[in-house]
Amino acid sequence: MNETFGKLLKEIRHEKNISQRELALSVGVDYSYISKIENDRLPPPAAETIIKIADSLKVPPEILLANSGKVSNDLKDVISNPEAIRFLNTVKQMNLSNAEWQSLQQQLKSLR
Amino acid sequence: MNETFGKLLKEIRHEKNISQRELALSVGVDYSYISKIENDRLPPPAAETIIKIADSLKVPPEILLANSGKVSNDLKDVISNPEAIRFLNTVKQMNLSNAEWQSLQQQLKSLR
DNA sequence: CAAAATGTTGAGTTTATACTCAACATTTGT
DNA sequence: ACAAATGTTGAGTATAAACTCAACATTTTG
Repeated sequence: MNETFGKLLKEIRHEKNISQRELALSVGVDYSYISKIENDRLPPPAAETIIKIADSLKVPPEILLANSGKVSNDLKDVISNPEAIRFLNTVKQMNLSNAEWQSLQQQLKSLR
Repeated sequence: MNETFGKLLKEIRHEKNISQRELALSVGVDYSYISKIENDRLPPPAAETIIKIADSLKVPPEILLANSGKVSNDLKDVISNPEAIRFLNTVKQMNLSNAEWQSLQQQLKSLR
């Protein structure tokens, strides 16, 4: 059930019928790097590179980011607040389900 | 209003009346490293080192972590979920106040 | 005031991150 | 079949992260 970053990327790229070379070109990295990532010979790229990849493949970045262990600068900004960290620690302890996350999203929106 | 990591650490350490050498010893780093961090000559340490520092100083880690730009492995785990990332992105757009964060904490607890 | 404690500085080290380059292997289209 | 496209591999590079070590300066205290 725990898919690697590489396998996931390869799958998405295949769905989109794009070659490693095309993707690499549009992202701005060497194509051999894409190959290594897809075969899990190298760890996932930097968060900002993952976002470029997602943009190129026209998929939501969080799908790839979530599988990467990397945190984007945007998210680091959000976490630059003690309350945010406390919140996330509580969340961790509770081990939220997907449904619960979405419920929270609702609460969030109805906050304003 | 934007205090540096170094100044904050120095303040807390002084409040606790602990020397750089004591702190360094108990954390397991060189004392000169503490000095450089406190004077912002070097960037904040790794997240896990920051946590050790907070433990040694007996303060909640999130106070220091929030000012560091670093993300602990614990938090990285929480963010290994697309829903979590989506949630945090929404939060970012909304620029939540402290009060709102706490309100969310409440909602979170009342979720179970 | 002297010595012990504490703090600062410059220079270096080790390890990890984030890739590139060149060569070769495999697959695909005609 | 054969060439163009695509994918894989090994080796290397450049930069940053996360520190250490040794020397010296400053402050504190008996």
